[in-house]
Amino acid sequence: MATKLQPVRGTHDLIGEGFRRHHRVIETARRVSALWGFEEWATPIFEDTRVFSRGLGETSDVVSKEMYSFQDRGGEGITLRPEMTAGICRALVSNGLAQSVPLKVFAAGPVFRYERPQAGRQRQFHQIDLEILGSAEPLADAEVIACGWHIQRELGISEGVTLEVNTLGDTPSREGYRSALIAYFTAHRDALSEDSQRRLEKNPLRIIDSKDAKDRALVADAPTIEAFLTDEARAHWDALRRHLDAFGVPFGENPRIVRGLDYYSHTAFEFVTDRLGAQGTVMGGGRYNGLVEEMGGPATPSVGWGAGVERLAMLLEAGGLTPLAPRLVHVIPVSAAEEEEALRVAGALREAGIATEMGHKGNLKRRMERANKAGARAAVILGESEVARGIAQLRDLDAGTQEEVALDGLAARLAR
RNA sequence: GCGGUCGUAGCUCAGGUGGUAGAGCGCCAGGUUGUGGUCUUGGAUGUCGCGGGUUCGAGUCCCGUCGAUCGCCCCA
Repeated sequence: MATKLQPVRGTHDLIGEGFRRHHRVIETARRVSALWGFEEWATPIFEDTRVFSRGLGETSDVVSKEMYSFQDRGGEGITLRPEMTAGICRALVSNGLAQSVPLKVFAAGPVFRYERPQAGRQRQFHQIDLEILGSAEPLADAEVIACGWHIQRELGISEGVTLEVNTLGDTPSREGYRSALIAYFTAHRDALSEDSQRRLEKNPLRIIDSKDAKDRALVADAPTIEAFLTDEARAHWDALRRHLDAFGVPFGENPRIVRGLDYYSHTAFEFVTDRLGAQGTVMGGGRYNGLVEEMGGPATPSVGWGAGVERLAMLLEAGGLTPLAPRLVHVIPVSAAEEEEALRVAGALREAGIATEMGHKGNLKRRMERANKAGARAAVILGESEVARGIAQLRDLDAGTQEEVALDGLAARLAR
């Protein structure tokens, strides 16, 4: 035997219960988002590298050190998508849809980041994603958040999850705030953690979000964005909170939410939980008003979120909400002589919409064992005398009871 | 990219101070000639993650490596 090949670091197979949880998350999101008028798109899982380098910001961690980038055989610079939003904006422009806005888009699929794996963090993982493209109204922000909240409710996991919202302001607000933060932290540079001294150069906003105890003491007295908001930014922020109330979505304000991707402005939010270890964000996003322009389209103010399917699935598991496997009916010929008739019976049941299995070999005992192990709900047993009389033994595998049923009445009997 | 812990049958795990591997579950076969789940009898299974080193001898000690896991960073 050849040596066993291992799965690539940070990748996982989805099988059995794991697949069912994963599928439940995506199906629920698909159904609820459709209810809210979102239309599903599927864009490529790899794009021209520039889609992400331009879109997410060259200095962001995702772009600078986490992308799976390579040259294809034609020499093109290609990147496996590390998130969904940039590709969706590119698709909007490529398909000439920028003039058909607003558009409400749902998407789901794999994304890739070269990171150190950890609980709730993989190199290939899956996201569900919701975007409203081409609406500057705070109502759009609230709608996207509210729909996300309803997806979580529908999944049954909203108990342990809380919504935190913040405003990053518009560009003038943020510029002013940024300068004030740099001034403040530079004055206390030596008291900052090593990480935060580095952040001071790269992304001072992130210091606000530091977990370091020393940093937090400083952050407590740091300026807040409140004082730097323009009238417009303040109006957006006020309206968002009013609309969330109107949608009936509970939320808290958290000025420490800054988000890692450069394209956000105004609204930033996260649904967080303490049930997943260090990776507490289960759904996160915000408003991005410049991204479509980066893709070569017209100014298209937009808002959206991405959510980790694996993380949501972990919450399903923790909540004992793993979907049950479907229970089939097993058709069992007693001997080879009844095999063809059994095949016909199985076919008729499937035709009637009843999930049916029929094994490829084995005697009655063996097939009964198989049916039991597979969690079948019933066994339809066909022997010589049954076939001769046009009936089957229908055995209820839970109750252990057995009755004779005419073959032409089987489907109706099993449907109820 | 940094630090901690871990890696033995399909699964969960046991294997004092080094002497070439065990349990439970599962799997296979029988007790039942046309009936599963309970019971019972018997059976198979491992390059002890991988590579190297120390040793007469390593699952057990040392080094490296791969992977998992927890935290940092970052994020979904």
